[in-house]
Amino acid sequence: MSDGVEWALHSCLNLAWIGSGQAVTAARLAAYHELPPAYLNKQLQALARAGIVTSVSGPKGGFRLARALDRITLMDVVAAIEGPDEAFRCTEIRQQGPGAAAPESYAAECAIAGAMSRAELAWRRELMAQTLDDVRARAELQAPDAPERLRHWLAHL
Amino acid sequence: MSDGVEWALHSCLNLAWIGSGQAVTAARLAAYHELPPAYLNKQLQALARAGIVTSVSGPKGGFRLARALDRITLMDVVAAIEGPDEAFRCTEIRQQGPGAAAPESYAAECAIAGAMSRAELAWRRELMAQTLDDVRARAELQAPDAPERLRHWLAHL
DNA sequence: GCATGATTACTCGGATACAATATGTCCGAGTAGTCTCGG
DNA sequence: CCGAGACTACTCGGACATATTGTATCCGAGTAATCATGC
Repeated sequence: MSDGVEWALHSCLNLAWIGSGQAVTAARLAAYHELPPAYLNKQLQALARAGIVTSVSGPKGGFRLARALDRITLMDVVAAIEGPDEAFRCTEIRQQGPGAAAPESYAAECAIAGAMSRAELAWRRELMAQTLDDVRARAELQAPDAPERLRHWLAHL
Repeated sequence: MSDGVEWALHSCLNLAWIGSGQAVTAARLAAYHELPPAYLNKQLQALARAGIVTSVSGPKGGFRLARALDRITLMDVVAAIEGPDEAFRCTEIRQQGPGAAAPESYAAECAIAGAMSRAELAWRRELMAQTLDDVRARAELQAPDAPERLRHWLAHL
């Protein structure tokens, strides 16, 4: 899985802690964790296309959350960065070569693809069950001063 | 996810249908589904390293299953091909740059990494719950003549 | 005829190229603030 | 002093390089069957 997923998740939490009052530039978000600014910008664009954040150009521009954290699931972010298609893709090799049978035999889904899909469904279900607000709550339990530190750094830049 | 996983799963089922009496070469297994022979060989090597199949060199050599299908889980095969490490890897960017706090603050696992691990655990649990024998049973329900076709092709090569 | 040893054909195994995707960078389009200038 | 218009600085957005990983191939090490040979 791409590193961009991790960056996007942290950035969403940071945007929430900063507050939706002001837009934050990709450069600021990147600097806070020493990430490549232009590349993080690219990932944020993907979040914008998915409707998770909104972007505004020009001075005082940047990104802000499009909706509250409890309305954003982990699945939303992963799908925005990684793309919508499943990790395991069945290429129907059972229909290739001497192993192939009559076409009407393949109406049912390949048993192997079905088994893999079942596992991937469990993964997606778990990702959908957790919102970014759940993650935020746990993060603030571990580091209660994280939001304040972020706002302080941003103000005294 | 690598295509090798699909190839390996199909090849394991094929090996079971052929029977463990004889070893089958990578070239035969590949030809049955029109796969690149040398590359499938590479994947089978990975299965051999993981102890899922055993390999024998020389004439009349090839691969055979190391144990019964009901003792091989989907997780075993996926781990053998894809490697043991998780898809989402936390690079601890929370500890980098101005966002970093005192090192003792990071005793607990990153909340984001924890959430992603929970989902991946659900995926792995589902993969471990399904054995290749379960998949074989479903496959034979769909195509009862698959084993016979395979053996026939192999005999009349 | 049978045992023995060299030969040979065949297979896995890993080292080696090639391609696709992920990672990282750069410059242009567009926008909001700012400055200048005239009334 | 105040308003309008041009200008400038700043940001996103996507097009363009680079690195890493997955894909595919090839040749050598090792092995078991085969065949020749001598007893």
